[in-house]
Amino acid sequence: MTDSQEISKLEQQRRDKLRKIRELDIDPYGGRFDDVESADSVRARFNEKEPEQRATCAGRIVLLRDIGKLIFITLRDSSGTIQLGLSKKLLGEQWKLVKLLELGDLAGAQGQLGLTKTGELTIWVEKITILAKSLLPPPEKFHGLADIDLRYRRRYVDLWANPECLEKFKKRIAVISTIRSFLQDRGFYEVETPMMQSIPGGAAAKPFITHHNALDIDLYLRIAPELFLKRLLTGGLEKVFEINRNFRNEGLSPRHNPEFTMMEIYQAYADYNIMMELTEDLISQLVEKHCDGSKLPYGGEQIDYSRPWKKASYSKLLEEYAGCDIHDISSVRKKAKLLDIEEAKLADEIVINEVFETTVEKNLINPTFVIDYPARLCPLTKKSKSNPEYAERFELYIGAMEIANAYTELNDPQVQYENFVSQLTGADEDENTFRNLDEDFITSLKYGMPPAGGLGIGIDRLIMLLTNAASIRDVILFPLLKPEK
RNA sequence: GGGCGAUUAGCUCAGCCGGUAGAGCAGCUGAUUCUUAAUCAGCGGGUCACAGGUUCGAAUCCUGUAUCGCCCA
Repeated sequence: MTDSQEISKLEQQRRDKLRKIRELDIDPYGGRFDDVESADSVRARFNEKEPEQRATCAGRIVLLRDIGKLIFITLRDSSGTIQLGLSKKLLGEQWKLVKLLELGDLAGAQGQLGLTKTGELTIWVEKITILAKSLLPPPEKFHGLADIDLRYRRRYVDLWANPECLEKFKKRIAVISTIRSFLQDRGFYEVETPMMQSIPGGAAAKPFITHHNALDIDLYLRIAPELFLKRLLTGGLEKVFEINRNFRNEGLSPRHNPEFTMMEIYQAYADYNIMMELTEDLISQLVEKHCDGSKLPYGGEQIDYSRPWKKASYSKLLEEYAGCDIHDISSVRKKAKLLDIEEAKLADEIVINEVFETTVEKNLINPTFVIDYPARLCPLTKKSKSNPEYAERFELYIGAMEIANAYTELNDPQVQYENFVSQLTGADEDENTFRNLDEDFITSLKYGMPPAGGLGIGIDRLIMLLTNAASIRDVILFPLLKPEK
């Protein structure tokens, strides 16, 4: 027999059961099912000493133990699991349906709560309802779904077949919710800005292109919300943030998904130091609230989130890990060659940054604010007043990943215009990134944008750290995959 | 793009030096009213990713292709 015939055999057996359920005059796909309580809530309120406690639960049948005239079912919902005890004696006519239930089916049950001899909380079911017949066999009950590709492709199975998968996403949901209330408590407005932009700006990255038919124009999926959020500063919203998707037309890796969730924050009258404090406050609060202790495992490492976090200058780190002086461009280019970076066509500052990324980043395990960025790398950032070679910018690294990026925002339209133009005329054309001059943004600056601090945090990567996930695909519900043939 | 590894039953995996395919789970039949990955007895289920090659003989060795993963760029 071929695979497809084998599949249809198991499916056929399930279809036969579906038919038998219909023959009992029962709808195998259920309908409205009232008064459902989550498994964990039932567990939490159950009191051994109190008689006459009842519960109604619904979920997927993940385990089934048939002892003859008594069947135990483990039902899983998003909160956890609860055991159903189904006895022939109690269920009478419904026993025919019970015998047709199998792993993977969705069921609802109502009955008395009690403990078994072994102390397991159990709903002794008086009324059983099938809510959906499962026609496909579930994954192996102990190992779950192990095929990594299948887990991503069939997240709808992964989520209940591998409980740690659901745990990661529940944590993601909770963390993002904490971030929102943290910012709302500080008076930030949450806003939404365009995902489709005619000029993709605010970052150096290749965009996705799409087309608007009625206007007959190409549009770009945004690579960053930055330029629109700053327009809102000009518009008078002093504190804004957005948590939403960015799209970058780049390769996939354990740390890169073409669409990813970015949070950007802008605060008028602030600067990058205030953003640094805010970042440390926010992430510390997330660790405190959602994790166990301030030292968290990540991969083979242990990351220490104890405050205060380290601050290190860009050039000193370059010296320490690459062994070259940022002012001696020939030594940096020499190092680049050693690292197999094709530096010849790249502008100095790009080469410096490539060397930095390959040598320094992997060493930044504990939270580290990298400061004193070369100003030429930062076209949207104010220069340092004390040393104009530097920009008022930091990047936060944790677990060898870039987690946050923040500036004292440039609000001088003249300087901004010049920075844009000099970028357009070349620097990193060979990096093949898209550049275009957003004149309307310059116009907005001309009206007067308040001085401000701006901050971006890569939410997916932050969640990776907090959930000890090795791949960004483990924290994105439906990561981009090659289409199945 | 380069290197390494994987692909065997619906799922999770064994299969050594080449001798013609195995287990557990799930499925089917039967037993079983306190199980916890229930247990016990029996049964069915395979084009060993695909295409070539070597060989008397290939899941196993060789080449290529595809898909997936990991590392590097």
